[in-house]
Amino acid sequence: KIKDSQEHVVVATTRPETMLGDVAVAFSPKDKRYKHLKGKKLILPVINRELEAIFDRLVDPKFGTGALKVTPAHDPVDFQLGLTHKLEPINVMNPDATMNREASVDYEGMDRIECREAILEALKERGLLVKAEPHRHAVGHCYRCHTMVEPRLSKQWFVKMKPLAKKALEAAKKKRIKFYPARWTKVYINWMENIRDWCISRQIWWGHRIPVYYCKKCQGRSAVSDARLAPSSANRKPQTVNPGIIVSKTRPDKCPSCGSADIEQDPDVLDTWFSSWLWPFSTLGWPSETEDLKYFYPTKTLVTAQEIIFFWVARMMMAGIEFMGEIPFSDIYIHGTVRDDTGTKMSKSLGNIIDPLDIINEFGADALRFSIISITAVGQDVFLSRDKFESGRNFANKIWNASRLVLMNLDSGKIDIDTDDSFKDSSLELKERWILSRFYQTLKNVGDSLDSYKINEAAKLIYEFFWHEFCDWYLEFAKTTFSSSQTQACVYQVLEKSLRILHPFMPFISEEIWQLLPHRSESVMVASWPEFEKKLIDKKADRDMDAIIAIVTAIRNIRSTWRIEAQKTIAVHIKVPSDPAKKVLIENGEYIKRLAKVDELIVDRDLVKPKSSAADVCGDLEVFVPLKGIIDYEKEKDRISKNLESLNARFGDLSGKLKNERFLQNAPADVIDKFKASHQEMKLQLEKLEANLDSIKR
RNA sequence: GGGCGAUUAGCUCAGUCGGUUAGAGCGCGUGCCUCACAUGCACGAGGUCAGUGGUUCGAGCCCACUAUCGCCCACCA
Repeated sequence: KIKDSQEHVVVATTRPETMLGDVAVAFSPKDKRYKHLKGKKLILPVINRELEAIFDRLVDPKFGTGALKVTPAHDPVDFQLGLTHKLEPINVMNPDATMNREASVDYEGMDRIECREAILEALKERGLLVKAEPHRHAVGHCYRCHTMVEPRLSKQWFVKMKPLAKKALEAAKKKRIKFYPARWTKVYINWMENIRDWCISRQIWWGHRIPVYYCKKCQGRSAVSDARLAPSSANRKPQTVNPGIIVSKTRPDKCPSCGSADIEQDPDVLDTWFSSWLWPFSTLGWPSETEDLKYFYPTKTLVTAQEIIFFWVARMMMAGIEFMGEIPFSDIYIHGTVRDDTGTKMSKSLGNIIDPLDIINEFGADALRFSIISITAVGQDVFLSRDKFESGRNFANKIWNASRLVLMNLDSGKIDIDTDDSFKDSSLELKERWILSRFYQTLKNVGDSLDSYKINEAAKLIYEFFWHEFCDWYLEFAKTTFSSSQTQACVYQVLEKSLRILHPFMPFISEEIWQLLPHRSESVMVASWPEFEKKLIDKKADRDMDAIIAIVTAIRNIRSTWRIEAQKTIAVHIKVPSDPAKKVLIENGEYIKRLAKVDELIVDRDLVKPKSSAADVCGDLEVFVPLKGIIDYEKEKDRISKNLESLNARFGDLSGKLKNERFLQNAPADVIDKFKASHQEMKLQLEKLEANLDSIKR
């Protein structure tokens, strides 16, 4: 009610009980409806308190009635308004959210929910309730017991953050710290730029007790129990000078101000992060200048979760700069959140976790580790379910069995374990040059991936190399020449080094197998990532082996298409464009024969397609498989036509591109060269395919 | 309210600096218990890269808008 008037102002609230703590009603300065209230007083119903009418830009004239009840002791916005307009807050609640004496004797002792109803009832009785309606809004809840939290004025300890944030902000802006993925940098910067003072006192039992002591004589009894415990003191103005407040590591004997020995420690404990932010150096013996501290501070990489960037990462950065004069780490790897297959975050309290111990029992520890790494892409959440662990288990099994094969055939008399380069001087066969080349390329790529924190990519590279190059091709080739010292040395080296790069991903199985291999006695696996050998990267070997793999695959394809029995051996004729190409195939003929089940292999430059044969084109080679009595000409025609068709379409695209003036002008030279080369290659392939088709028609 | 992510094969997801034909695992089809491995081997099928428009000689990738799903932050009377 407006004082000395019959007019009423209507306010809206979701918490009627806080009306008992109202000290003003606020309006927007732009709101014409309430202009006439400037300088007026209002009367709060039910307890008839006199209220100020204030005008402030914080009030949104379009929200509700445009009139905002102001309760500085029980609402953050209202608290701000209270400071601006110099209003005395009235705290009407006890720490347990029951109403206190300030709420008037009628309501004292009631729970706030009970009081809420009581106030509504009181307003209704007086005919002052305009309406009650359901309203959805967000309220804070306790993280442990989920009780609705009531904002309430109390006295707390704060850390002034602006000065601390300044340098931590600079570190990010000047890129002395880097986030992986980089987008989190923005989140960090945004928070630092809008930093707010940090409330570090907590009213819980467990924690570091705040090292502040109060002289009861100087501060009075309520100094210790303060606003949180004694409502009558809550409305005091904060003191700027505080005689009798002693901050000390140890309990003081007497008050330095008045000499009284009647001293009591603050009952609150520190926010858990207030000790955590010291973690990068307090764990190393700080504030003593220990050897550990000198050696390990600063470190390089922090691995953590996104929700902890503010709580922990930002604060460690500030503490590190403040107390050590230096950032604690330069790289911050933010991993995704682990979710179940419905997308819900996995947590112990929700009970939707997969217990790692169960997975270890069922699939193995290495399977667990490798599988998790494989599905963890930088910056992406991972969706976890039991079946994801199968691939890790299968890979471990593969490693074990491949190693068994090697160990069964390894003759330690034939290998030189003392040097890594027992084969470097001898001229190696293609398959050895190839697998070494592939190994060192993999080693390089795995290293690069790890350096950029792409651990899933690194895992995939190793998996691909070990399974599909080392096992599927090299070991199959090696079965032919296992007794040669060259193969022995190579198999040993590649397996031994593969185990070393596997070790961070699958520590147990790699260690176990490594111990079964012969070694110099002082060798230690864990500490030795293999050295990169650029000399052993052999692009020619890569290309030659690609051709052999393509030939074997083409023959297998033909076998499969024409349903040639798995056991049956066949003849194969290969037409080559040059003598060097012929030489490569002749030298490696045994391997083609073994892997494609071929008994007769003819390789020549001038070779006529045998009658009744299936044909395939592999680059500049032509593969013919005589299939007398088996081949179905119509079917073979379809097969070749289909290949021809897709090749033709691509050839057309490429031709168009190479005729396009603007492409030739704008594209980089190396791209144009590559396009031209493959255009030429395709042309030759097309000619061969067409010739094959013709020979069928005849 | 502010900030951000995702949308690619039946499923779960990779995809580097924009560059020829977009990859993997699982699943699927066919044939194999080949003397390391059936937790395996070989061959194969399967894609309008959410939609629309734009930039570019060239777009899964860059820009704008739209749709759907999701996350983080916040003092929504």
